[in-house]
Amino acid sequence: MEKKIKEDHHQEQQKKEPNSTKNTETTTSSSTHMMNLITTSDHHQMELAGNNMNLSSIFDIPISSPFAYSYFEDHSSNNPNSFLDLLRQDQHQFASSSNSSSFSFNAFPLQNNTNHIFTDLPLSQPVTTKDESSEVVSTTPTSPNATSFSSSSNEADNDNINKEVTVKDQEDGDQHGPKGTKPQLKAKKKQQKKAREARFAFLTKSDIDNLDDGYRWRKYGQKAVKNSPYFILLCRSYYRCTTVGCGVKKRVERSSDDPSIVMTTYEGQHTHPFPMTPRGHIGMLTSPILDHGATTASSSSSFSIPQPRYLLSQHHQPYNIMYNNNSLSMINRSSSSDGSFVNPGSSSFHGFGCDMSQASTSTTAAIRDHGLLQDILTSKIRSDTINTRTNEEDNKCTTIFPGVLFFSGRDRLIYEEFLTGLDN
DNA sequence: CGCCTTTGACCGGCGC
DNA sequence: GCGCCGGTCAAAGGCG
Repeated sequence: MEKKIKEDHHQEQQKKEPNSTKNTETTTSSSTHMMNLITTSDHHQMELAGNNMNLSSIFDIPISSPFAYSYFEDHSSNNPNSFLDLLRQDQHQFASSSNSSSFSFNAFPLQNNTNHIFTDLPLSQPVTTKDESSEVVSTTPTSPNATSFSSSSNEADNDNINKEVTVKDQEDGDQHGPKGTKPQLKAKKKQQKKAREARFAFLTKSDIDNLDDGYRWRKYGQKAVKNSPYFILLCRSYYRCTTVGCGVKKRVERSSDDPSIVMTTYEGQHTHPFPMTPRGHIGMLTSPILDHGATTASSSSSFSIPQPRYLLSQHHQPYNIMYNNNSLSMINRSSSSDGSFVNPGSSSFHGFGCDMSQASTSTTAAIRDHGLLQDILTSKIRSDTINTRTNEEDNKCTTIFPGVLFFSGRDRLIYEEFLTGLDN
């Protein structure tokens, strides 16, 4: 079987040899153009954005750059103090919603196999692959003043779609009158297709394909992906959330250019709170938010990022990320003199494809999904990053944000090679 | 026994 | 119309 696939693959490659492979274009190359590269120093200096700092300055990248995949590089092998190591220490996670207009981080469980689990960075934007381009629901904000890092809601998106189709239907009706049933049918089908849930994807460097994001998934399919320029046979796995009535899907595949990179694509929004099942481990969560009295109140200007939650926090430090009209700010609540914390722009927290406010309100205090940066930043990072500026000369920037890549010097080279490979 | 993965078959969309 | 491909179905089997 495998042999046959390999043969097929080989034949396919021979067929397509003159041209660049199709699938590579649809997946990886798209990610190439959408990735943003941000370096993180080996010392994990995190640039702390001041209240008046805009996103461009925070990330040292043009915010207008579109990016679909986010990616956390592993440094565990030779960089014991890597950002992700620190993340693992605290076992923080972060997550977000796929179709809300808010951005959030959420705590969630980390797999036991910590040697190879790397943090995933949720996206602020759906993936734009060839067959999914129609599903992109928002444009990347060109400035922090733009629609923030959120993607448009599906509702809005669907509204637009519906309008579009309605207009089309009307046109068809004008042209064909009662005879225009076929085009209408087509339009209807197109509408159905377009109305698919927005997708969000991110990259993870891991040798584990199916990262445990706390939700329960059932694999319902697997396909061989024949898109590697190096004749590497890759498989794409399809998962569905096992919760009844929840139609969230997850697609996992490895990058054809760098098999160590896992591309995970989520589609849809969970219709249920974060699972309390053993797999979710959520009961282990502590509730610093409660302790500090911070809330998960909704806000008009918050981020929305879809996705998975990894890295469960065991001892949360109050730390928040906020997005105001003109600035992104990280606030260290613990630095507050009286320990209190005011979050003027606190976001509504949407867990990985699920409105976590449900979970946090409907469940006991023992379960608290903060949806905050604190959930993924360790105290070390936090302390390091407070009032720390990036050493631009060393090219060791240090920011954390959805859709952003983290690299230290060595890893950045690897990453750049990776991108070069994709471009070629 | 229930849940999960595996895997070949099937279907629909799309490009040629 | 045909073939390719992505996505899904569903039967079979494994595992705890």
